[in-house]
Amino acid sequence: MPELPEVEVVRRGLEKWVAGRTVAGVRVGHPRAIRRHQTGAEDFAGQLVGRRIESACRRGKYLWLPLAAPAGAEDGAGPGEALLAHLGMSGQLLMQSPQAPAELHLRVRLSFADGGRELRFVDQRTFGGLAVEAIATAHDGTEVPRSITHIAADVLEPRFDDERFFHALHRRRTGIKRALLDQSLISGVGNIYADEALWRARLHYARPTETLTRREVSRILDGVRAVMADALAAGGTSFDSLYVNVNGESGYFDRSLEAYGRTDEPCSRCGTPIRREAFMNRSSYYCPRCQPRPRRARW
DNA sequence: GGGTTAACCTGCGGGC
DNA sequence: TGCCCGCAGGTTAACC
Repeated sequence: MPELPEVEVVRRGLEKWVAGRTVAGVRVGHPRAIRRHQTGAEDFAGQLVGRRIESACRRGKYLWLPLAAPAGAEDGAGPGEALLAHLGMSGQLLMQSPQAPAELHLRVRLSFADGGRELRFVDQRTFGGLAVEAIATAHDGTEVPRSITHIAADVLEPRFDDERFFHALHRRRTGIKRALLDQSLISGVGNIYADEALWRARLHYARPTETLTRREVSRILDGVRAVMADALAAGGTSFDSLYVNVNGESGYFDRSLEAYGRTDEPCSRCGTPIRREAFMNRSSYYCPRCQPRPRRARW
């Protein structure tokens, strides 16, 4: 499932393959894929055709491609617009030859004026999507697409403030895993890397956030940063063909997971079987010895 | 207003 | 063989 490292792999691919190119055509194959673009498919295409993509940006699990001002408009007149993308759980952004046969779950395709590889949004479960949005200023002063101004900085951003995160956790009345999955507190962390970071920090997922010490929060952030850096170096995590980079290739970090998906396998630190528990309509994996359940637990 | 839950969606695997 | 059910999970609307 695409979390920050997987999305960053895709961003790097897009930066290489689409920056500087001008959109020539847009085909929307499934309206749900652009449901966040509230003015519909025709307007979506109209706002993209003829626009040059400037670069590829990311915050947490969101990607966006800033667009140069339309031909005839005065450059730098406003904050501009961007093509925003979220991969959801099964979304892929692929660079494909225009002649390549359509993928089974092809939802949107963008062709370019140079006639080279086109950009395809493929999404089996249609939880992801694309939209053209105005750029706005987030609470921390960062320029991002309008609908994601509530998304917090991710741990790979220099502006992520560890001390502010510690205080935010102390204001909350919830469990640490819920907090790690809350994209308005810390972005980019999903179910897999939350479990991996907590395993590295030796903390149980139901630990009440207001009881965490500075040292423990520091261990969690170290865990998040380390697991994401390792996953990025491995090209991301994939369990099947659902997550791939822009060339359709899978990462191999799933071989390095210590907790996630390893029910009944021995913990690599202490040998205790990893446990799986239902949590928020999904699963949590942890070592019951290294990550003992707190006396007071918050789910 | 903060915390929590359910719904959205498709494919796959296990059980019967 | 084929049907049904549970599971995978990021985000958000709706609820408490």
